[in-house]
Amino acid sequence: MRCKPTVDKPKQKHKKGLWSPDEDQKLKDYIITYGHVCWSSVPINAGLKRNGKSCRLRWINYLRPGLKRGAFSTEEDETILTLHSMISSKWSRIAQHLPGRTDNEIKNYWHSYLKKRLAKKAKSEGQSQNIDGVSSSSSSLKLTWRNSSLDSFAQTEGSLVYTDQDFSLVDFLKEPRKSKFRKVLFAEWFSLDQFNGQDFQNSDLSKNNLCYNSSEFQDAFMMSKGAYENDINIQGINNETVDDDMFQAQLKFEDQLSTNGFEELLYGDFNI
DNA sequence: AAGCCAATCAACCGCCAATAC
DNA sequence: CGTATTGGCGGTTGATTGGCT
Repeated sequence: MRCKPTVDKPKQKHKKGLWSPDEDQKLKDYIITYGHVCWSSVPINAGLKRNGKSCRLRWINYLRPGLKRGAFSTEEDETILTLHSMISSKWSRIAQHLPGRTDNEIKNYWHSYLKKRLAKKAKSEGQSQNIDGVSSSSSSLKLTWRNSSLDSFAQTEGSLVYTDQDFSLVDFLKEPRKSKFRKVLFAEWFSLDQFNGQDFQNSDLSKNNLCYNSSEFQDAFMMSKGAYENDINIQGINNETVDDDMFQAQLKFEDQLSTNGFEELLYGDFNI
């Protein structure tokens, strides 16, 4: 975990509080150019008076391309509610099934809106409970997969069969997934199409000799995809039905990229 | 217009697991 | 094997915003 010896690392007072546009720009520029092999070295090299954790958080929750901004859709609401009923407040796990949303965003949304909505619903169901005698706890586990996010959850989070009688999350909660998928630095922002095409390979972006050129991207993608498939195979799931949907969901961000300023970021920074 | 309150959201804090030394 | 360090996560805080009186 350690990036380099810290014996000579100067102890400096780290800045706290809101990030300025200038700090954002510095962090963005640095990570776009060099990536983030070691977060603790990012602020030093980027000329920021922040700690590595703060930089990481700012990048993940705000600056990272591919993030969705704005209101949650009904389908996203449904996904969060269902996943929360199954795995509770494992926000990072839930976020994996909502491309473009961060765990922090989902967590905030839960506390500010969904929790209250659920409480309201539980209250009204509590009244009807007296009539039909069904407990709210069991009814909350009667799951129906009504969208693709939940389909992928059912497929990728293990070979569990969610039924009223056979609902066990013990292994699931006990053993966090060791998938390498999330370690891929930039692959999650792009579909493979963008890196298969001549356009990218001929672009100034690739000529700039950045640390993530087309082939490296694909290598990283294929490696992590392989790792992911291994995970799935171990758990006895037919990966033919899993990988494509899962990876499409995780990687297809073109529609978001065009609306969140990433194009501007890319083209602006690299003068394409 | 001013004050109050609740909602929202960015960021921090503390803990833990993984890993390097 | 023990210790130090890092990255990641979930809980919490505090500043800001918007609505209401």
